[in-house]
Amino acid sequence: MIKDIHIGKRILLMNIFDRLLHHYGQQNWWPSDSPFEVIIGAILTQSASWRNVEKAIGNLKHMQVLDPVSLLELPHSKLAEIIRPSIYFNTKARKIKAFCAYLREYYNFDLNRLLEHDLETLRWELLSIYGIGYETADAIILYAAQQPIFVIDNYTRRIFNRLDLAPRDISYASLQELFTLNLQPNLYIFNEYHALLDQHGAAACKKTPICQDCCLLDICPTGMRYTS
DNA sequence: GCCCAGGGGGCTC
DNA sequence: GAGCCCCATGGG
Repeated sequence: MIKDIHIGKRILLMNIFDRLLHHYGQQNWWPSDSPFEVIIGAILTQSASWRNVEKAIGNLKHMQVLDPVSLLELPHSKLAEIIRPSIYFNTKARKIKAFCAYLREYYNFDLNRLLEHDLETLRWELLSIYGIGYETADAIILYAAQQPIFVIDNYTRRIFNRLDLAPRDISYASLQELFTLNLQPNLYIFNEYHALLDQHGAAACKKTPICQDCCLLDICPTGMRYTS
């Protein structure tokens, strides 16, 4: 269906968005109590299931250390133990400390001053911090700073490849351009679109253990037509 | 037992 | 800049 209609990419992208929204409903991301929690969650969720991240964040809250000052004061081994459920805990403990150290050095722990930067400056700064790559930086910009940037993840790449709208090995920047060149920057749309793609990717994956087969037409709950 | 989650760094070529 | 490997929990 999607592939047969010769319409503008903007309409195509909005068609996909509407189908996902209609099927899954509003996602209201990012689940958190504060922008700082969004950032810690964004680091912890790198290649980890959100269920496990929730446990790690729950541990941080229980220990009353979910703030940059406390996290910096914690010994590495202690922090790693607290976030253990989120996998790669030693690496992520180092990443969390790197972010908090950056906040202390350049902003005297004032997160708002960092997040208030214009989008390009903020992205450049975030990418300079150890442990923050394109996806994590963009998730922080969108969900913590509330600035409209489109977040790409592996689900997005996989779904748009199955829709025959992007090659399987498309770069982060190229796939991001598909959205940013064809959609007006809109906080609500960008927020929900990424969350819905994630929801769809996760839901599809639960239907079959083999992700390569998860988005075929006959099992796609949204009615989107896939090409392979 | 096997697969894979809301990735990124470091290294090699 | 592409292609690897490493990190290393827990649920289905």
